[in-house]
Amino acid sequence: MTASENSEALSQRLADSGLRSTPQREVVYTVLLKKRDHPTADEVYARVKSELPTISLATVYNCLETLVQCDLVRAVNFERGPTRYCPNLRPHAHFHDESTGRTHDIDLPPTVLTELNRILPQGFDAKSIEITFRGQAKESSEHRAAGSGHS
Amino acid sequence: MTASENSEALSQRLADSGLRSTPQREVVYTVLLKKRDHPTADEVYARVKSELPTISLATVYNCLETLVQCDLVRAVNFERGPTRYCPNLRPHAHFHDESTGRTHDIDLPPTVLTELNRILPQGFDAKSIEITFRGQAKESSEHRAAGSGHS
DNA sequence: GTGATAATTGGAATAATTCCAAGTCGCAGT
DNA sequence: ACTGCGACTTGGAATTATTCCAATTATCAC
Ligand SMILES: [Mn+2]
Ligand SMILES: [Mn+2]
Ligand SMILES: [Zn+2]
Ligand SMILES: [Zn+2]
Repeated sequence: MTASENSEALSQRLADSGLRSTPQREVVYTVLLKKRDHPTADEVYARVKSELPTISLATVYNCLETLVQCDLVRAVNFERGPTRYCPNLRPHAHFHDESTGRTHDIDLPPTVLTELNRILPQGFDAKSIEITFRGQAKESSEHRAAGSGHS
Repeated sequence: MTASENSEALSQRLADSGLRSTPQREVVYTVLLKKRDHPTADEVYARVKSELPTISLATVYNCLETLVQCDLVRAVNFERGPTRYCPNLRPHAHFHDESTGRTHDIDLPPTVLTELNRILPQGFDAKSIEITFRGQAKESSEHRAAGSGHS
């Protein structure tokens, strides 16, 4: 998927929600797509500034919030750490590597999701399920994680 | 399990970690056991004050942290909301009811945990798994959740 | 172009938690 | 019982991530 195709998809999603496409929103989204390492708002801010030196942190927060509302990006939280942002739209869990601090995407087979819904007692209706692993990942796993796949 | 048995268990765990049993720690733990509704630190503070009017919020935070370290209590986070505390030691997921704001414990069958570990690629070693459902629960489910069971 | 509306901006405010330095308590050894 | 020492508690200051706000600036429809 080319850059202009992503840009197109963004404009479309924004328009669908009655929102405008702006340079700030474009660049924030582009930055998330370029390096999918679950950056924090601060990290996004730093990356975006090299392209839009006058953008404010408040705007980065606004843009990220907008992208989450449009379902183009997921907000991810570990404990009380700063919120991280993930443009991977496939159903996936997160593996938080305690030694490196890195976050890896773990694809979720549909069977797992249906099995999880089965453990809910009568009357519980889940709209979303979030799964977080915490532990260590071997070096070699750098390239084995599902993270960089393009849906 | 009687109150004094819980108190005994607490002293034991604390001693195991080279820590002392104090009135503050006792009452914080008792409060968590008495009403298992996943209270925040502030809520614990309010409940403890009726018994120990001079306790400080800092001490409540300290005690909660200690109980978590001793594995008598789990810290639970939803998004960026305040940390909640749960004395249920069985393996369980959390169901966050968006309309009531209430949190329900959902028992996790061991089979689900082993299946979840199976989806991890080579080289990923998970020390813990956290599962959070978000949605709505029917009134009737008030009494069907696993929450009040005693292990 | 002009006006209405949406978006951005810098800085102040907020909320939860942690930090810190001072006081207090509990206990081991005398 | 007394003393000393480390553990614990306390109030308030500091921290951190995020949100709020009021003022500007940009965008779109007409
Ligand atoms: Mn992290
Ligand atoms: Mn909640
Ligand atoms: Zn992700
Ligand atoms: Zn629980």
